[in-house]
Amino acid sequence: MADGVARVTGRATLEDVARAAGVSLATADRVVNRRDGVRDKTVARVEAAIARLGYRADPAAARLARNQSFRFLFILPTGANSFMTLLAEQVARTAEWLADQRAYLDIEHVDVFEPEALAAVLETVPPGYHGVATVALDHPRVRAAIDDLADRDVPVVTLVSDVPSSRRVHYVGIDNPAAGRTAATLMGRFLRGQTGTVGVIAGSLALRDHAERQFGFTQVISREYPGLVVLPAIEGRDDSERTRLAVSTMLEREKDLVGIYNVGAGNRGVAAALQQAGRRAGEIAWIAHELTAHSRRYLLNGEIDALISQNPGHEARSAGRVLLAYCSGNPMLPDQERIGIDIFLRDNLP
Amino acid sequence: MADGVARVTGRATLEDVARAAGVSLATADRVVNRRDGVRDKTVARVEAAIARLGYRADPAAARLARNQSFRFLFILPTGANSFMTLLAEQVARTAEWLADQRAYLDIEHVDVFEPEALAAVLETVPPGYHGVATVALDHPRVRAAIDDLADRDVPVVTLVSDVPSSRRVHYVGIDNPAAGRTAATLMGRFLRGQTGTVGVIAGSLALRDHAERQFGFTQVISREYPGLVVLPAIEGRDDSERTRLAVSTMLEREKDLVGIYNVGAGNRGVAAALQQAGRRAGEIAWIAHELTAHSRRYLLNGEIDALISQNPGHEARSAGRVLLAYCSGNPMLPDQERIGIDIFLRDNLP
DNA sequence: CTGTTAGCGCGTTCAT
DNA sequence: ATGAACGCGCTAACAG
Repeated sequence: MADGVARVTGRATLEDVARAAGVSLATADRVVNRRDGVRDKTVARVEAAIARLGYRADPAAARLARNQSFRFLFILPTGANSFMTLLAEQVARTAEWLADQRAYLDIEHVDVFEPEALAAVLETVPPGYHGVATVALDHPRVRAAIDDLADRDVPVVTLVSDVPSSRRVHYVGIDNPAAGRTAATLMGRFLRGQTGTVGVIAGSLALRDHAERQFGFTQVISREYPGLVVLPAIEGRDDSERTRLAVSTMLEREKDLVGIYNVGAGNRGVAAALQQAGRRAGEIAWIAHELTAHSRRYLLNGEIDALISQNPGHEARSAGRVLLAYCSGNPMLPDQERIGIDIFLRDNLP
Repeated sequence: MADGVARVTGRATLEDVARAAGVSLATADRVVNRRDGVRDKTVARVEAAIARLGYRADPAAARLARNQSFRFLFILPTGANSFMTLLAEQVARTAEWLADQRAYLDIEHVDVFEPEALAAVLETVPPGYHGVATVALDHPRVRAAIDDLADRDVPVVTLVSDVPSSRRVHYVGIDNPAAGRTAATLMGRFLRGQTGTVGVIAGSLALRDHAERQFGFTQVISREYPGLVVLPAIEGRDDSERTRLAVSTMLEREKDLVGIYNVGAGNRGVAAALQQAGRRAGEIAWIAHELTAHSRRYLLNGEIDALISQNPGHEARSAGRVLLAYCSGNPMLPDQERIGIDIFLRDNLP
């Protein structure tokens, strides 16, 4: 009959504590919120009462009384690919639950491939914002802008793409070298017993996440799958048409191509090039990133063999939670905020 | 300059709405909460004001004023394996955040392999509980007990293991046939070009989730990988020693065993049997379920090739959120509550 | 049908 | 150093 292994009462109110300690509400409140101006002896008495009653402040009441609100700025890429569109959608949803916590967010779009543009936006974040979340770019001016915000006590979280050397408060995104290694292990095992070359396509190797994925991928393939040779990465600018051209060229040149790893977007281009070259689904192992409407289709019909992915919903919510926690002085739970590297086969699609 | 694509104001209070509509607070409140006893014309006026001001009720204030709290019962397996221990830990953590929402939970342990014991607990859930979450068992008496709770308006969510035919409000867990298919695809691809038999070990085929995984696995292997033959499942009761014995026997009998899929717990037994038989890591493809301290080690040293997993932290929180949403009359967000089938290789371990 | 009013638990003046 | 009292936004009695 519910032996209360983990019974959490939480019933006691601050008033109960005050009464139990023989002090007033205000005094009890002072010690709960670690404000000074209370004699040590009194502090001890109140703390004893708190412990005895198992008091926990009611966060709803606290927020209400504080009557405080926050304003965050989310900086996302313009136009962009399917994944970024999904991210934007999820950020918009996050806005609703944030609003329930009295935190309001605005969204600003900038071109990801333009470090100067991003830096300019970061440099001119209007006063009044209590926090910024941004899909970043590893560039000196961007880094400096982030550090300036940190100086102004505006916490910055990087989203999806990090600037590790900056003073951002937190990075919400996957471990990209690990993602590349994951892709490599899948590729290596899917190609068991085959020898040949493997092509890598990136949006741009100037993008830190793309470069890191390529690095992790190459590292594992060359170390563990001697029969496979990774070709130098080609750049598709995350654009389907450019990607199609690049892949077509590669297919012509490399007669023993057995696998393709697309680190960035533009999967429609890869599919088009393969079809154009008369390659049947499954003939060349193809691993790509991010679950979108397109990649899902390619996965289901067997063109894509596996997808490495990150969950935009988790990421948007995590960014919101982290900023909110930071601004309210609450600790974040690292466990809950860790973004996993998802692997999707056609069988475990959501 | 933050062009407010998704600006959510949320600023307006009920009082603002009342004033704008020319009614009292109480009336405004009545229409906000869809209570009747208000003239249609008035309703319309208030709703117009709500829309115009973009009013959203402050949930913190509402909960405070309602001064309502809930009590939930979580029923988890006794003793049990590593995964269930992790689940229990995560449920305990969830208790803290639930307490902040004025929802308190008790934990009760029962033996999973005893439907009668589980049913007995479900049948005697004391009054005063507003909801129940249980790692269930597909058994007629359990099903009946769940339906009785539903009759008493006590929502039940099944956790990890479902009873689909019951009137549970929601199932928090993975799609087990799909998990089995996922394992099969990995197995089939990892064994590319090989022929032989594949052993399947289950805790008990009377457990719905184990049976479903085995079903999905066998289905895909036999349909798509003609070179592989799935052996009839053997039962290890989720116990390392029994599992070791069963696997040892299998290794002796099946000289052309190329893969092992362990649907349940007891991975230490599998490892012991393999070592005992002198099988080097990697010689036999081994796919298992759930990320625990043990399975993580086997994955890292190459004994286990891939892990199919579910996130106990997500599951515990999801069960809490769903129960809370149900009791407070709020809708749940299916998207956020969907539990994914995680695939772990050594490269993407958290 | 509609309005008034007294809290919910906590933070925050302003007195003492 | 400590206490009294008001208000945050909303709900729920109770009046009218």
